[in-house]
This record gives sequence, structure tokens and C-alpha cells, in this order.
Amino acid sequence: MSALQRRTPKAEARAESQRERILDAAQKCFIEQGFHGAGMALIAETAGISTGLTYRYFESKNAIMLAIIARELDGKRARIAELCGGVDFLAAVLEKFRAWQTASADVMNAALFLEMSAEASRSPEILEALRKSDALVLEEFEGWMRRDRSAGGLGMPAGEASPRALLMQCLIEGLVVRAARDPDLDAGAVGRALLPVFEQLGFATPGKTLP
Amino acid sequence: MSALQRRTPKAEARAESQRERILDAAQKCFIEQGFHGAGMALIAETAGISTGLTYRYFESKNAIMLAIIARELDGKRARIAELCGGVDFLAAVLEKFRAWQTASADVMNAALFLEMSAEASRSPEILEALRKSDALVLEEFEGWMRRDRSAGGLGMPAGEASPRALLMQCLIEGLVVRAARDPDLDAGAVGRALLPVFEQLGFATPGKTLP
DNA sequence: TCATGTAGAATGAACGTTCATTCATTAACT
DNA sequence: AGTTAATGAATGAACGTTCATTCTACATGA
Repeated sequence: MSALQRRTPKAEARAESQRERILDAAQKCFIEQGFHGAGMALIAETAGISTGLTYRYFESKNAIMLAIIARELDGKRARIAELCGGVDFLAAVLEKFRAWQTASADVMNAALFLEMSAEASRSPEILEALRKSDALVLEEFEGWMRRDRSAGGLGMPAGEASPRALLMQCLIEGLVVRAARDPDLDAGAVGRALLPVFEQLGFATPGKTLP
Repeated sequence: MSALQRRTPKAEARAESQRERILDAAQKCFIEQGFHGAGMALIAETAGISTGLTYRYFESKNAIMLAIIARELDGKRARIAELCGGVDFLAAVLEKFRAWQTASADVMNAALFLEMSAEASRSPEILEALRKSDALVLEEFEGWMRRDRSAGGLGMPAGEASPRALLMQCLIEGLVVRAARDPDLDAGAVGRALLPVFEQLGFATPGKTLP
């Protein structure tokens, strides 16, 4: 029956790329103007499409925000692995810190992160989406901490991994805040502040000098 | 000359109390609805005045936001002293954490803090106001750390106070983020995560059990 | 090869709200 | 009377969203 005929794969692929296109544009606008500051007209213009077409692919502006969070979730696993996989975890964190300071629009942005966090207090849907994201991050991160050193992990005992992961999460999220509120803060000073704690908790090998 | 006549002190006092009244209402609305989500009509209604009257006391909505930050600055010194003055700094921090989770509207609110921090990336005026606030906090905090123990301080050497203050700032701001993104997170778990670091840095005396 | 039919993609003007801000007017006080 | 405080309706811009319409690509029948 032609009425039940599946949608062509080609059309499906194009629809997906259109969604991505809109999400890219929306993310850029949200970063530059804030969620409420960026209008649908600007988002559509940035995406290079008309205002109305946006609503073929997303139910509402809110749905776009939720889709951005969900999309972030997909790449998150890879980015954590990238952060943890290097030889110097502290250096990787500091590099991230510098990226947050410069407010680049292509990567997960400090302002957007903070605005979403604030919105979590008001929108249950966003709270739920962020909780899911955080759970994944924590799980992945703890996995790395517990994994044997021979497998690229830190080889921490199970009982200690959990509180240390929470602490590290607070520290890194604190760095996001700091990057937003003090874009000129010297990353070296941050490194010097973090080093003793990183060493104590087993995230950095003692005796190493900072770059 | 009557044109140069000073405004009567009584009128001046009333004007100031009206300003406070509006700021209280605006802060409440900003917390509940966000900066862009709260309209001037709602703010005026919350303050118990008419919409137009708001503009007798504040040039614009943006000016209200800046005034809220500036006002926060006044009470900040006292609240830091309060936080640091007690016998158990960690317990005081955890109490703050619980307050941030419950999103109470009377005290400095997590969502508002995060929203302002995000806005700092977009508005130079807000960035400047927040920088001034942060500078005061850091100065006051470092003062406490360096002050002699006999004077209620922590008696830290000058060279170590600065990086430790920065670290503590990151940790506390990280707790704000965490409180917003995980309102159910157990404060006890947070305490267990923080304790070793607090002990290492001299903010808690080793061997003490958590409440 | 070329009209014709058709379904989905895309448009952008229009809708009903809501927003921040203004202002002519009134109330209150000195 | 004269000055200040306060009102709330009016304003125009901007918002998210909708929809009648047009465009485009492709299948069909000859």
C-alpha cells in the first residue's frame, strides 16, 4: 500500500541534517544572546531558512533547547574519554578552562552551561535532561577512576572513587563559573591552586611541574 | 535659590525605601521567573506599586539588575564574616549548600547567581559589577585566612593563602552549580567529598566527624 | 520526451500576546 | 498654590507561533 509506504531514506537523511542545521544555529544564538534573548527569527536566519520552517522540525523553542541538551549527551562520552585519556589530566582541564574563558561558540559554552543550569530550577524538563546528562558524566568518569592503571584508568578503590568524582565535578563546574566571571584570570594561577588537590586525590602525580 | 534647594531628607529617605522595595520585588521575580521571564508589570505588582512608578526610581530593567548586584555587595562583607566566623567552616558551607538546593527566595539564590554569571559573558556592565563583587569576596576571604588564629583567622602564610582562596572559590561556586542541577543530592555525601580537601588545606581540623 | 499530477519542503506575512517604556492626568503633601 | 508622587492606559516593537500559499522534485501515462 502506498499510504503505508515508508518514507524514503534519502528524505529521512535530509530531515536529520536540517534538524542538525537548526540546532547548530540555535546553539550559536543561545550562546550569543541567551535563551530568551535569541528569537526564532534570528535562529532561522542563522540557519539560513525561513521562520516557519523551523516548526516543521521542532515543536517549539523549548524543544530546541531540550534537543541541544540531548545532542550534547551523544558526544559527551567521547569528550570525557578525550579529557581523561591524555597523559596529564590537570593540563587537559586547564586547556578546557581557557576555552571556556574565550567563549568560543563551537564547543560547549560556559554561558550556555550556566544558563541551562539556572533554568533547571524553573523547568522540570530541563532539570530532568540535565540530570540524565550528569548521571552519564559521573558514571563515565567514575569508570575511568576505578579502571586499572594498565587499562588507562587511575586504579582507585571503589569506595573512594565516588566522593572523589563528586569533588572533581564540583571543582570543574566551579571552573566554568570562574571562567565566565573572570575571563582574564590566569590559567597558571588556577593550575597552581588545583595542583595540590589533584595530587592528593590521585589525579596528578606528585613532583610534576606545571607547563 | 529654590532650584538649588536640597531635597528634603524625609523625601530622600522615602525614595530610598521605595528603591529597596522595588529591588526586593525584582529579586524575587528574577529568582522565580528569570531575568527575561519576569516582566516589569509583575515586578511592579509584587512591589505593590504601579508599572510606571518603577521608572521614577530606575532608568530601566537592566539598571534594576545592576542595582541588585550592587546591593548584594553591601551585605556581602557581613555574610562572609558570618560564614567564616563559626567554629566549623565545612558545616557552614554545607548549610549554605542546602539553602541553595531549596531555592529559597530571601537569600542569594543559586539560579540568580548562575544567570548573572552567564549574563556576564554578554553584558560588559554586568561583568564589571560581578568582578567588583568577586574582588571584594576574595579580599575578605583571604584576609580571614591570613589573620592570626588568635584573631579568629586561620593563620595561613601569605604565599599559600592566595591559591587556596581561589580553590575554595571554585569549590563553593561548583557547589552552587551542583545545588541547581541536583536538588536532591545528599549534603552528607557532599561533606564526605569535601572533608579531605578541607583538611589538607587547613579549613577543617583533621579527625573531626561530620554531623 | 514531454505534459501532468502530487506530496512534501519551504516561504514569509499575519496573528494574538506580551514586552519595556512613556506620558497625560490625578492624588497627596507642604 | 506649587511641588512631588503615583497612576494606568497608551505605544510601538518584538515575541513565539500559525497558515495559506508557492516552490521543487519526482513519478506517472502517453
